Amino acid sequence: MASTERDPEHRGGGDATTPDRIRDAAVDRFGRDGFGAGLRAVAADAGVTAGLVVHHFGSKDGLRKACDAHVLSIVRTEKTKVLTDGSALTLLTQLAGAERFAPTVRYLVRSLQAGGALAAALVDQMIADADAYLAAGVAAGVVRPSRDPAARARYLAHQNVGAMLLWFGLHPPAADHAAFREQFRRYVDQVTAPALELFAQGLLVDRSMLDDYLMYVPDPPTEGPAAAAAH
Amino acid sequence: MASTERDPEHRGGGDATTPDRIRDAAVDRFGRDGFGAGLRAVAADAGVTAGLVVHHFGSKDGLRKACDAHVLSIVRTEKTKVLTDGSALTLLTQLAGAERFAPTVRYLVRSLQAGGALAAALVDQMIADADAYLAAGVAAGVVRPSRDPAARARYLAHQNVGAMLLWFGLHPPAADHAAFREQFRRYVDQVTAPALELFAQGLLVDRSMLDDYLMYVPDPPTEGPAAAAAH
DNA sequence: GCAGCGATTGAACGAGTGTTTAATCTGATG
DNA sequence: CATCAGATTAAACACTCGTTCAATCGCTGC
Repeated sequence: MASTERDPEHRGGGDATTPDRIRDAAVDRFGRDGFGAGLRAVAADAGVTAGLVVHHFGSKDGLRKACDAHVLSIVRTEKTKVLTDGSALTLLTQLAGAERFAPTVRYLVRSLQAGGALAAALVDQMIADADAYLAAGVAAGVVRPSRDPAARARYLAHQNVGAMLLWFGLHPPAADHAAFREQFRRYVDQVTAPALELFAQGLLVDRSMLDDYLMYVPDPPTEGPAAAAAH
Repeated sequence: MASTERDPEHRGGGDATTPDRIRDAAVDRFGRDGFGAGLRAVAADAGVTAGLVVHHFGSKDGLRKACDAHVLSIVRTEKTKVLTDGSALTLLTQLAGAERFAPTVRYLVRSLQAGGALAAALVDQMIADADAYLAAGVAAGVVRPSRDPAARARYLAHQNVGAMLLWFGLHPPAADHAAFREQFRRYVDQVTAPALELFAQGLLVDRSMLDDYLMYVPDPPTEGPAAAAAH
């Protein structure tokens, strides 16, 4: 109220429509305080009242679905723009580096933490991206082939995303975007070296543990070319 | 109310005192529904009223602290009893296999997901355990030495715990203990083979990526014997 | 100018929360 | 038996939540 944003035409960057302003405020607020944040807080951030929020979005759940759709479209759009390795996790890292995408990434982290449809969609996409990226690496001769490529892609995606969620749960950043971006960068810094070391040299000196386990659980994962329908 | 547990002396397994019964009910309810569960729900599970809960524990936060202390003492007690590799994560897997510890493990998962003091303590303990276990493996010649053993232990603990949290967020089990234990077992089954494969053979065919990164970030992690005070 | 219509507000509602309080029940102690 | 302390309950309180509703504001078309 005290800042210079009363005139909707002269705001710093936006003649955004009111529903868009509410949605952006909701992404920001939900990302910072979690989905337990109240409608009145979101409304206050957008400079409106709680009644107007449900007038435009029907209910709190409708607002959240609009947020989900919006951030998912951002992810999909930016993925085609930015050339990365195709991994959605790498994309997240890229996005978190850009100032204006900090609320989006924060909302994504919150959403992955809470579970739900958006989280499942994101994780599925990350798994598919990792699978394709690893397969390309195998074809190029830089990644070792796996006994079960799908399981490996799933494993790596779950580990990467999950560790990030745990990290943010243990070290919650302050409310401002800069603190979140710094925390994200700190996490990447801390994780990169051990991850690369593990990827480069493994952990065990021989395969005896793996072979013992594979003997104990002898099922091959149906890696034949025509047996992929067993699901 | 309708079951045969009115007489506090003839219950199946317990002349437990009333605060203990309330605490156990809280562990169960918080583990299943999260810490947003209401005091009245906990009280109903214990067969008492909400007022009595705050009479014994002061407040909801006091109740939660009592739950934290209780499950932490269980973890510490069982760790000395069960001989595992010392990893708290392995202990979790063992505990989740025992019927009567299912609520405890479920509460631990919830607590790790929510963050807070108990989560930090658990993760710190897991990191310390992993560090010791890996060091012993290195000394025994079965684990490859690391450029930064502390960072590797932290990395592995975060990845393991985080992936488990993400898994339970994406595939929430039903309310009963059996469903939770089955979900836990399913996760372990799915994760073991790819993890062992990665540990045994790594992911990359050569060390060029790692060496490139280490050249780009040339700081050695102060692995000298007397330079550990830089924190 | 004026009817109409969506945007917007402020107040209210009902259900939920954690907590407080007065009253009752229970059992041991004098 | 009388008394006292703790356990226990039911009701009330103050608060927040999402949602609803009637009223007002501001603009557009006739």
